[in-house]
Amino acid sequence: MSNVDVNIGSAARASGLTAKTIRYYEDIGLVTPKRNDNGYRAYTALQIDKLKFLQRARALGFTIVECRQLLSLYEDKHRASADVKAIATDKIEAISLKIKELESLRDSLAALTDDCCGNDLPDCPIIDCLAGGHSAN
Amino acid sequence: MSNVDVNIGSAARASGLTAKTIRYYEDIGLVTPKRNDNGYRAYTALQIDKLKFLQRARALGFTIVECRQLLSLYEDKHRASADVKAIATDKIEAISLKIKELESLRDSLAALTDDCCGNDLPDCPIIDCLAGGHSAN
DNA sequence: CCTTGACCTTCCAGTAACTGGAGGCAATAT
DNA sequence: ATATTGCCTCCAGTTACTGGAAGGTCAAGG
Repeated sequence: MSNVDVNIGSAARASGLTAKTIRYYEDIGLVTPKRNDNGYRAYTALQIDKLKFLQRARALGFTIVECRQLLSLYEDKHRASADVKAIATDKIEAISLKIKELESLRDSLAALTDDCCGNDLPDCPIIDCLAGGHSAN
Repeated sequence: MSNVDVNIGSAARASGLTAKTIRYYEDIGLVTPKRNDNGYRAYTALQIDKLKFLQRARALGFTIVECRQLLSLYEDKHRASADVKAIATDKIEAISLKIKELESLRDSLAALTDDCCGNDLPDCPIIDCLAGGHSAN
């Protein structure tokens, strides 16, 4: 039964997470392994799957809170796919909003750098803009 | 001379920052006002300008470290505009990279939600994908 | 048997940039 | 005189880890 359990190092290699991160996930109650007599963590195959699941979800930009929701849906045989889809759709909207903000930021900065000749003279429209249009000193 | 100095509340209103944030900026050595006899912070007009400068630079997505650099360039009469432009250009590249990452994330999620019919059945391609292609339970 | 090196443990601190709140003076308005 | 702001400091929390110190454990080689 438990002869397939693995140490945290193997769990890390199998999941693509670091041992540090896996311990952190235990701290916050995401995946809690049992312990061997020597105190070492022992991860079951199912727990490794959960760690992989978390690795993928985090890589997709889900927060820990969202991962917790997704993980409980993952474990729920009676989940409705609509519940999962709702989380993902919300995430897509949040990401799109963030992209728009960053694009706006980038455009503002690009407009400034376009105006700045970037030579060794102190006159700089970027600084002038940040200073609100009036001289720095 | 000092009759134009203002309290932190006025400084906050003038700069668009909160009093909390202004105190924080003092903690990290960005803008250090002198104190009145009662211990209240007293900001000069020049310091208000610096706070406004910081507000604008932060709104443009510069980090505190970058703001520190920009502020020292702001105060340097002999700065080369090329130095300022270099910081801004680096920032544009970093923002563009972040945008690309987010777009890639969003596309991955969108592909998943497109495949998910979002009904009250437990079959969910999003979960399946996060689980690495094999069933959850 | 002993040592070496890899692996594991816990705990503490730090990251970025604030934000919220408690407890307590100071200034102002009624 | 009192009530209401406004200001002060200090502590803790946020996100999701990461680094490091100090020390126990395990397997292999000499």
